[in-house]
Amino acid sequence: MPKLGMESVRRRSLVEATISAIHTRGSMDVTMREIATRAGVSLGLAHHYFANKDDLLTSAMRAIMTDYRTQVGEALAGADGPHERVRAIIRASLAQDQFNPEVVSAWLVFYAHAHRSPRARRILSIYTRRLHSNLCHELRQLVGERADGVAAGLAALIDGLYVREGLGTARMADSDAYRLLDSYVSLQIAAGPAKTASAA
Amino acid sequence: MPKLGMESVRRRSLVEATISAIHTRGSMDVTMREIATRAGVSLGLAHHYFANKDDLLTSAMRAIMTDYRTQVGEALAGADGPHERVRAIIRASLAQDQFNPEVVSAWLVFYAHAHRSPRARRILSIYTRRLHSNLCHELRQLVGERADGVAAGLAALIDGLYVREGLGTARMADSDAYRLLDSYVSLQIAAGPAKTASAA
DNA sequence: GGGTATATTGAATGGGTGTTCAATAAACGC
DNA sequence: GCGTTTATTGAACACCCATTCAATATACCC
Repeated sequence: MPKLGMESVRRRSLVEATISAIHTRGSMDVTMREIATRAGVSLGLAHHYFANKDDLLTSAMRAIMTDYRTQVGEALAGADGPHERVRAIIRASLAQDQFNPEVVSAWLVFYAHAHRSPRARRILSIYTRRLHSNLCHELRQLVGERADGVAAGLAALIDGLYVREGLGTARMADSDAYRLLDSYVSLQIAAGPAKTASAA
Repeated sequence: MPKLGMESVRRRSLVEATISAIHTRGSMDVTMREIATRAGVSLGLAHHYFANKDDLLTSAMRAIMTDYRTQVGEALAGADGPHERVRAIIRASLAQDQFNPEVVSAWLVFYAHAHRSPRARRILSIYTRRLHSNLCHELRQLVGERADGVAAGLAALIDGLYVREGLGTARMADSDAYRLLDSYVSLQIAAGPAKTASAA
């Protein structure tokens, strides 16, 4: 009983199912069959809409990154001044939708997947660059020429907190994570734009 | 032509082959056959010495962590005073043997593997706790009650740098990584032991 | 030197995987 | 109403994986 225009619905629900499957399994071993079942469609249909598993995986990757970007954009919209804008990026990174074991697991999967899939690697590096340039733009007004190093540190700090969140053990409350990141930025600002004793 | 006492030799070489296989493939998909071939033995023999794949994987995990612990121990031996001791831990974490894409890939594999294998999870959490308590012990003398938060931040920062190193894209020089971590600690020390505007 | 333990292999087993394909059924265009 | 397109399925295919097992050959023990 084919209703027309199912393609977009199916694609969306398959992508969601992929993320959800990675979520609850908490690992990279996601099978096409599991995804299809979870999306409520047959295995064949999943392959009808997505040529490869890689195709589906990268689509899910794009979806998560789009979510993140949207969230950053919204947070940025209501933020005035460079320091507040950096804080907005931090807050968006730690928002409930992003900073939970499930989504973080998905990120780790993509990181790992990027090793094999050139497409995934390209997508991921776009994200990395965008985050870095976002941070740099604001930080330059706060710490001058040290912006590059501070941005690298902040990005690494966020990634590290993500890993620890994904690991499940030794998790910390969102508020603690926020304080940690915020204090990092504040300290760097307080240290001034001088290059001595700086990062990178 | 069985020479006796091969067990220890084979075990060692299989563990090395495992790490090396993970290295060059840069991912979690390591097959028993690939490991066996790389170690120069038959697939059957690999299963003769290691009951499970999990067994072999966790052994490799233990090996890498032992390496790391040894390196930290050695660095710690020649360090005087809490600040120097923290620096020693940082240096050990960034030493060539540890901080390269291959070894980092292995770490990521183990992180992922820990999701499924309770044994792996236990081993990993032991490592996490030990690093944290090591750092805390030194940091308490430097930043007082903020030690916990600073240690968490430093550990996350190290993990984040590892992830980025493992990712391959956007890598940074060891010296830059060191400067980044060192400045983090220095800034936290300079900020004093007060709890206001601190981390955690 | 016969028996036992060790070292080692190659082949089989059973299961799970991604992917392909032919077949069916309903909606649409004309 | 008929052909084309879309939606959907279930079965089939070929492959690779971890694991098991029977078989062989060498060293050690007494």
